[in-house]
Amino acid sequence: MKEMPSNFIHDIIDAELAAGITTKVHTRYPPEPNGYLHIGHAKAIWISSGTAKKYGGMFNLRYDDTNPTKEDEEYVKSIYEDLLWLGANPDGGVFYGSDYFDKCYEYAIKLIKDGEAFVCDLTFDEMREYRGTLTEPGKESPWRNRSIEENLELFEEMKDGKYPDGAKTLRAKIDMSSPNIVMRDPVIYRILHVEHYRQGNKWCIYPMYDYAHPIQDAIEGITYSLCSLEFENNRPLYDWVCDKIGFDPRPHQYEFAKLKLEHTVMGKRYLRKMVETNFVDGWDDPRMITLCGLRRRGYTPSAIHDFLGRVGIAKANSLVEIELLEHCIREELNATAERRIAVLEPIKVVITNYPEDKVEYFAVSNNPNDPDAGTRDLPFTREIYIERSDFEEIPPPKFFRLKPDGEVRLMGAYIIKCENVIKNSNGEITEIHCTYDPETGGKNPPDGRKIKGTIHWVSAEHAIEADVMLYDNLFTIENTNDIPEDKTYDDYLNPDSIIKLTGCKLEKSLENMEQDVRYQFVRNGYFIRDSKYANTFNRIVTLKDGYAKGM
RNA sequence: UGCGGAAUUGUGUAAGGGUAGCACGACAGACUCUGACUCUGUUUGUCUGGGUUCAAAUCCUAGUUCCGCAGCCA
Repeated sequence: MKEMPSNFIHDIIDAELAAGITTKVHTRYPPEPNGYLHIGHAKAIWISSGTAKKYGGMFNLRYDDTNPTKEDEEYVKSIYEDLLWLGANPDGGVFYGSDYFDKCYEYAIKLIKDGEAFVCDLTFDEMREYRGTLTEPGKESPWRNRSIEENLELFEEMKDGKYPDGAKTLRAKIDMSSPNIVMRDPVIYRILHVEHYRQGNKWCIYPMYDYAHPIQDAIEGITYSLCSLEFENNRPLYDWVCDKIGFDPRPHQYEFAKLKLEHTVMGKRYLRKMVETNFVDGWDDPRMITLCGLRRRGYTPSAIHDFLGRVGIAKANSLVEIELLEHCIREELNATAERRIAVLEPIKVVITNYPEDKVEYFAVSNNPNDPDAGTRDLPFTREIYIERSDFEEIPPPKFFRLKPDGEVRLMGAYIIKCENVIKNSNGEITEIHCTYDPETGGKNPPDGRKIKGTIHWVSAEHAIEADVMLYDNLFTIENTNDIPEDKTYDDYLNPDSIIKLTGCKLEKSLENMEQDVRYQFVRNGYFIRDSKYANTFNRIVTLKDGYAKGM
């Protein structure tokens, strides 16, 4: 992974290092295992892991699994895989927030003993009422001044399962009139008689994020706890917990703006809904912005990192254009991916002056940008297929491809000239008859004439036929990041996001193409083999120019 | 009229008193065995009003707009 560019967080770290406030950089990525990672998460991972790497520090993965109602082992596994795929090796270790439940409980007792926390009997609705509003202060809970002994006893009873869900909470005793609502005696423990996917039924009380998170960070020796902007209001509580428990040294939280991408659905609930309703093929459907979806589509970790580096890190909310992401993968694949030919909408061309039983082989570069990629031999025969859109009977101005009486280069092979157009009774073109110039096989014409157009082709005899699925757009959503309340995702789906093409003609070498190998086809798109759809391909990048349609 | 953040070209991001830079996109041209790629060029920007200063995106001041916060979610 390339070292990440400097940003405002690094400015802070540099200053603290210089001032001796910090001596090491230890970061963490704390996902809740309740969904698959998407490109937005990749940014957070990259910021934390990249920052640690840049300063020679460590990076932890910690599953933030303090709410047993939402979490699942499936997600734990996928998160780990995606993290490794990204190259964000958790060299500081892999941890589970739930493994600190004993510690959290112990510290809660300390807080109670110090008079910093109390057991509250307010119901959910009462608590909301007592909390006040954005503009009015809250009221103190009537249970706020219980004795330490009573609080201790009640809290233990909560732990022992004497109370039903919601009957009591443990709250931090801070300030009900704080202008920051987060500080109005926040709940730090709730009762949840729910089995935890790792802890089983050991607990029926679970710590809240705001309370557990600083503890987890402190225990792991995290120095820079980097998170997204929406936690800015929670930072005072983070600091309060660290102060009251007395961690020294203690972690500090810094916030950055999340990644938002045009036309994409990032919300976990929408992604999950699309999976659960079988609207998509799974979390790794190539149209999904999930990391596994991007991976299946042909995105590479390096392209994603390149993208994140270009987007940068700041505190201003922003919406990044999708073109930038596409540029990054296009740039990489253009340099690295091997080309193969596929004719998506074939039309037959008969080379009338070419012998019927003759086969010639032309060596074609696997990657014009990389001589080391070598060549492969393409068979050339009397009958070939070209892209229907590479022929125009009535060509527009500056049309450089095949047209009546016109010449065009067959890539790697001969220059051919269109002599005749064969139509059926409906007036549809069924065949194009051409002649070839024998002097031009793989080389320029001896008379020096310039042929401007070059098109791709496959031998009819040697081609394999396949149906091709194009995921034209990664992004199934119109120009919005969040779906309004009264809409569902289907209201926003782009109907063109999947294009099914039947009867495409592919070059033979694609027949036994290995899984997970990327190919870039020669025309205007990059295609990958999709391991789930046998014999189909995904177009992962398309150019703006609607003119060039083949590959 | 609470609190916390933010505002630089179409988009994203730099510059922290001294020529507003870079990237993507768009447009124009060159090149080309694909019109792709590559190369060259072009346009557009400091939220607003005041102030300090030889000099302000940067400092001061007053506004404006946008985002987040009222889960026993994270």
